Amino acid sequence: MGSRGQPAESRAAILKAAAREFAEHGIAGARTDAIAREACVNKALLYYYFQDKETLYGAVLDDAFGGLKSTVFGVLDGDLPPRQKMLAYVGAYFDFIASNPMYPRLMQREMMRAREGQSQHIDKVIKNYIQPIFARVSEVLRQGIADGEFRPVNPAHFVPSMVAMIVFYFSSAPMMQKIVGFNPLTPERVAERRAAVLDFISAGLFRPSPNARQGARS
Amino acid sequence: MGSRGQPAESRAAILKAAAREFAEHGIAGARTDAIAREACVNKALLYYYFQDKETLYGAVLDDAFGGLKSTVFGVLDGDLPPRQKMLAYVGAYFDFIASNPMYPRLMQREMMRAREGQSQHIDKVIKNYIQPIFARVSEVLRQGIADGEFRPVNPAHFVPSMVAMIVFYFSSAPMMQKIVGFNPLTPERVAERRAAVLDFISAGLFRPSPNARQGARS
DNA sequence: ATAATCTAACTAACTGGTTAATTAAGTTTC
DNA sequence: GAAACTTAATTAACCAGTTAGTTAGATTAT
Repeated sequence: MGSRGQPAESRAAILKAAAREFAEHGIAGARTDAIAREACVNKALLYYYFQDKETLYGAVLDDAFGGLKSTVFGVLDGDLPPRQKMLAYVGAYFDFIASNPMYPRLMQREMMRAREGQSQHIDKVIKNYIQPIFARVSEVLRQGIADGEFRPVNPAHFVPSMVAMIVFYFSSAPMMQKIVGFNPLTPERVAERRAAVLDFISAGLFRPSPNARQGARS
Repeated sequence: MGSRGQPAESRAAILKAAAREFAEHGIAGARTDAIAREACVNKALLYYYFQDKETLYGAVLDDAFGGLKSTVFGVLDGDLPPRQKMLAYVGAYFDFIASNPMYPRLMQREMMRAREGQSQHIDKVIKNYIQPIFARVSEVLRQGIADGEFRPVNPAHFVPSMVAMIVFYFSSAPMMQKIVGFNPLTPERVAERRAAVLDFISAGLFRPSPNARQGARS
């Protein structure tokens, strides 16, 4: 005992376990004992690295939304034309959400806490991560519309629709599994979903070329 | 003091207050004192009518999902042709969700609790409400596909997509308000959303008539 | 080189506040 | 008198956060 593991590893283990616990039970339902147990660490170590439960939750959110932001900005800052950029953005968003089963629930929960005074982190999350993404995507939409490539959609409706298609599928996956009887999270199903989402975005956003129109999946 | 209100009214007041509290904070974050206070009732009365917090939560779920089921079955049991029936179903679903700000959050939360052993109510909710709706909608889809009116969509993907478009918009409304700066829940915005959802469903589900194709909204 | 010291990393055990739930003894209205 | 409540006190559990340490290994002093 004593200073066995690297401190960075312990901190990371705590963050990972906390993400799991918060995603599964929400901040009120999360148990610090459970986090410590899953991180194979004493509970007091949580308070050694993080001030309190709220601070730990904030660190988890920074981790998750920070990852999302840098992922999609990798695409949004590229110089693709609007069509390709939107498809690449949706694909990157989808892949990020699909890459970690914690993220959709974590984000879904935080979005539901956006009421006044419900979350002390929501303003930070919006200002640092969500608002910049939204602004950048809206700009791409505006440019595509100006170029005549996109239909004149309203970003305030279109952007949350895209997020809904992606996030809801994963956050409701456990329930869907009970309803339809198979696992919606197998690689095949996820790939299917990805194609369906991209197809929908295309159909709903791109001005149809005079000759062709691709079929609907979903 | 005494037996002032009708018992049915007190019970209903408790259920309504509980729905609010559970929707806002989740079952773990909900406070029984807060429920009693908001229902203008003594806390002991909660336990007079309901065994415990879990039972009360179960009653709230029965109330909400039961209302949804009878609403949409009013449409699904009618004898409209597939196209009209699907549009009427989506419209009824949308209107029900839009009618009460508690429902989207309540349902969203319950869907996220569908993990093994997380909720003792989920199996009942799925069996009594969601599964029957899903089965009936899938049947309509199958019929429309057989008739050649619908594209050959996969219900296991298409149904959750419809739900996502409806529920996510409302459950993330508080956050959207902070991002876009206006209230997404004004009657005008809600009507806009309703039209956008119906348009998307149409575009994604109906086989395009050879001559016309309506424009995209949202 | 090696003993003494320091410090970051970590733990076991406890504490105190919160909260669900119970109970007992009433009050009011039909 | 019975159903529909209230008041208020209480219990038991739970759980976030604290305290008072222990340990391993690096640093310094000799």
